Amino acid sequence: MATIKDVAKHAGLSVTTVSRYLNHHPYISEEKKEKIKVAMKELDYTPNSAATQLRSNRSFTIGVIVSRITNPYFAYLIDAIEKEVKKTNYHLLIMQTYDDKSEELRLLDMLKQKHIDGIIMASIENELNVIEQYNQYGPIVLTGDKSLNDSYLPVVSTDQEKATYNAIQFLINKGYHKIAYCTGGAFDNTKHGSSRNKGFIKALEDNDISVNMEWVYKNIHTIDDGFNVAKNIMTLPRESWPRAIFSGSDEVAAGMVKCFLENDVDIPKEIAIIGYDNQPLSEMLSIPLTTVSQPIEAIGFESTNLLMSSLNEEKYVVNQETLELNIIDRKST
Amino acid sequence: MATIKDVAKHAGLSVTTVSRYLNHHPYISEEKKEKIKVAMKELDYTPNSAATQLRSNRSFTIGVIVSRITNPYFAYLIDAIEKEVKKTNYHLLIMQTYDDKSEELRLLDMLKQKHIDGIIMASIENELNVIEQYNQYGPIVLTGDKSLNDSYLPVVSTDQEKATYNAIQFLINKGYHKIAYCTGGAFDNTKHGSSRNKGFIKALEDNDISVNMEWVYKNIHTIDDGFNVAKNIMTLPRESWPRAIFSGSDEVAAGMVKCFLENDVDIPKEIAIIGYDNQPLSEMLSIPLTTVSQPIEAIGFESTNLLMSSLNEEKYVVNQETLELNIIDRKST
DNA sequence: TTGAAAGCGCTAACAG
DNA sequence: CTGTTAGCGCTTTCAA
Repeated sequence: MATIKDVAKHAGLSVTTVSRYLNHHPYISEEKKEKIKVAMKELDYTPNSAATQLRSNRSFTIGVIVSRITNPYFAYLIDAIEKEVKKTNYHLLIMQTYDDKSEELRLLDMLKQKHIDGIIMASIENELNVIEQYNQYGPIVLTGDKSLNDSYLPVVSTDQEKATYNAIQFLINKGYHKIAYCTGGAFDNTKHGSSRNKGFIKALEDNDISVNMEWVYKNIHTIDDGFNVAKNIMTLPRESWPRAIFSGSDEVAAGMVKCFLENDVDIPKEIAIIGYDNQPLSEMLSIPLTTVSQPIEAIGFESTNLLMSSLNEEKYVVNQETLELNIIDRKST
Repeated sequence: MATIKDVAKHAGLSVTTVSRYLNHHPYISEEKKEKIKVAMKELDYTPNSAATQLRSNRSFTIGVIVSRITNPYFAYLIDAIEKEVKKTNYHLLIMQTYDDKSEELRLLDMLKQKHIDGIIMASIENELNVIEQYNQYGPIVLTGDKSLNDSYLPVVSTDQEKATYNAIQFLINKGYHKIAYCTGGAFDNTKHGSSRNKGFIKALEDNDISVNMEWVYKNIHTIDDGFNVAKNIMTLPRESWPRAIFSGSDEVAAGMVKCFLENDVDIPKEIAIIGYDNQPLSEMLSIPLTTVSQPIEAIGFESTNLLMSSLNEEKYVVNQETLELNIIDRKST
């Protein structure tokens, strides 16, 4: 492979001048520019990115951490981020944690190794103070619920508590008072992500309904999980069934729809279901899903621009108005 | 940031010894190993990846090129690849072309820049001879249809022609003789990916059925595209309707199912539909989809191992038996 | 407007 | 078993 030295020799110039050309410096005569261009072409020259990185101490790569790419929420978020990144001279490195804390740390280490210049965290496994440690190695943008605002790191946040509150209130307004609840996490306050739990509890309280722990399902993520929750509900005596189910994702909701329909349970007459994320599949189900839509495009846009500004040491103010969550009212409620 | 020099000084040793420790060389006394470990800890040392890359001429990163990550086929393929890559000391760089030829070249250029050591091409936009040019900069593994075997590059291939042939024959066996056909590409022989077209045509020929070009739809990719195809079919006089539709992806099929059901067309009584890919959504639809399943896990496994062997200059024989496509018979046919 | 030369942090002969 | 030293390809003073 040709190096900058070869190009310089071929053009009868110094490496400095060639380097200047590469970096669009001013003060090069048109004549030499032309010579360099020709030499590069003839030698089929491409700069070695490792050398550039080492010398300039920048990789022009940013990382995005997600838990898993097969989750459409993340796939579409990455897509939105990538579209923004493409407008710059940066590359995007996609990193999956598979919900694993130590894997997340391994990825944060890439910041320390100068492998990447900055990170967007679309999912978060470790405690905030652990992640904040890594800020010294490069800018980190957090993405998620409003509760992340506790951190001094820049955040693109949505109000999951309010959205969940609204979703539950929506069910109650429709006359459903016995409401089951599925969460991807635990049902306590220790974790970020408990915001949805708070919204759920608050909405019930405000309507003088007490939480029935028998109807609270934890660590529910997949279609299969949803299927099993539905199966579990059907083992309850009929009078102990909830009248509606809030599920933390459309996949979970889809699994429930499947199970209930297979057992001739009428949705929403016998049991109503509300999903989360407004994934493409949600409107394709036998019973199109009522669901909470997330502003994925906006999250991607804002987080990328926020990170880019940090990288360029500029100020950036997140446009909060674009980050609202809405209920999409379809047939399942 | 601490460098290897700092560590050496701190431990009272030479950089060589520290470098040896880093690279798990033999012949270091336990005593010094311990000293180095301590020094690294105290200085919070992490090797600079750019320097390692520059010196060793390896980035320990491989790239995978897909057209778009939001397509579940690719998302699951990436997932399968990543699971294999994780077992090695390589990173995975995911790259999207958005079906753009020049974007694909930009990504192949990263091989030239030594940004990545090798590439798995899960989607292919450019002509094979163009891609082969890049093989001089690092190993490239092709993924896709058997027709890729024309290339001298290593290939993990499935027999799309046979699978399509089987799918059409399956429809014919069920008594559907008037068959419409949706393809993501054009309906000619110039492109790779025409294999499915060949399978379609051959199956009809073998059953003495002639191709009706009125029922051939080109450049059909998305749910919306599928919806529009169905809408188009419904504008035909009833006697010119096809009795079944082969669609190039489950998303397209899903769009058609949606449109037909909204218009009270009975599936499969009035019109049958077969999808492709066996995506999670295919069994969740109102009418669970008959579809052709692709061996995604196996494709990911084989392509990663094939690339890794090239990288290590070892021989690897693809296990062809795991790469079969099957028809999943559900309710839409 | 141009060039010489000193490294960026690390690895790998080579020499002990 | 350990250390000296010469670069990998590029950018950036500094001097002309």
